[in-house]
Amino acid sequence: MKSPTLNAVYHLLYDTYGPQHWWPGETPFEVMVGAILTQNTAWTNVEKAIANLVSHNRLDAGKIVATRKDHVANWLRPSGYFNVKTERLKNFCRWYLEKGGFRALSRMDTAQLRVALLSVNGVGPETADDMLLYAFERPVFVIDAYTRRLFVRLGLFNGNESYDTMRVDIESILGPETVLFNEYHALIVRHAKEVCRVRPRCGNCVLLDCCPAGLLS
DNA sequence: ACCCAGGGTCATA
DNA sequence: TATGACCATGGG
Repeated sequence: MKSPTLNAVYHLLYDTYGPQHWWPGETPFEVMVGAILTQNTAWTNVEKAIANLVSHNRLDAGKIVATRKDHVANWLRPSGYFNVKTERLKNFCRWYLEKGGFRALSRMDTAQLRVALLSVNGVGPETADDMLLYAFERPVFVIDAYTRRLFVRLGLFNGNESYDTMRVDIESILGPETVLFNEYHALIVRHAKEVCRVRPRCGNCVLLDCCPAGLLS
């Protein structure tokens, strides 16, 4: 690992932005639904879809499984890819019920649970890890597009590493700290949304490298 | 009008 | 294994 270290980056982000209070969602199930709906999608759009589910009293695995596809698709419409996401959400809910729900799943160890989540069509590595970290509170480091971009720009990775290579490397360096992983990922996302005040969208800012307020993209 | 957004699957070489 | 097509809405 080159400088700055993972810990230094974390503290810089935390000192700049403070605690982020993630994941946005009232229950573990809502967190998991959000993880699927936010695939390659802005969170503001996901909020609308979840609000639709709530307003129709359908934020429930059994109800989602029992509801006609075209109805679910209409509620998911604002989150984009609504036909794909309807299939994925129904797949996930069917699996979730088969496995006995959250309490039953919570009894699995992290490695088993990760494999089980990945067996659901529509749940890939990042979605599974969002669920593991933010719904099941397991010490799993989420690698999303922002994380990869930031760590590559910082020189910590080449950019050709696999998802799991990056995840395991970072996990072994930081140690199995759920609360730290939670805040770190949230801070990376928060930071990515900040606009560079010097040259917006320049794409070259890395932490304090370019922007006076410590904002980089 | 264009670009991007808290990815994943499937078909093809 | 490694690309590419595809999915689709909403905000800047």
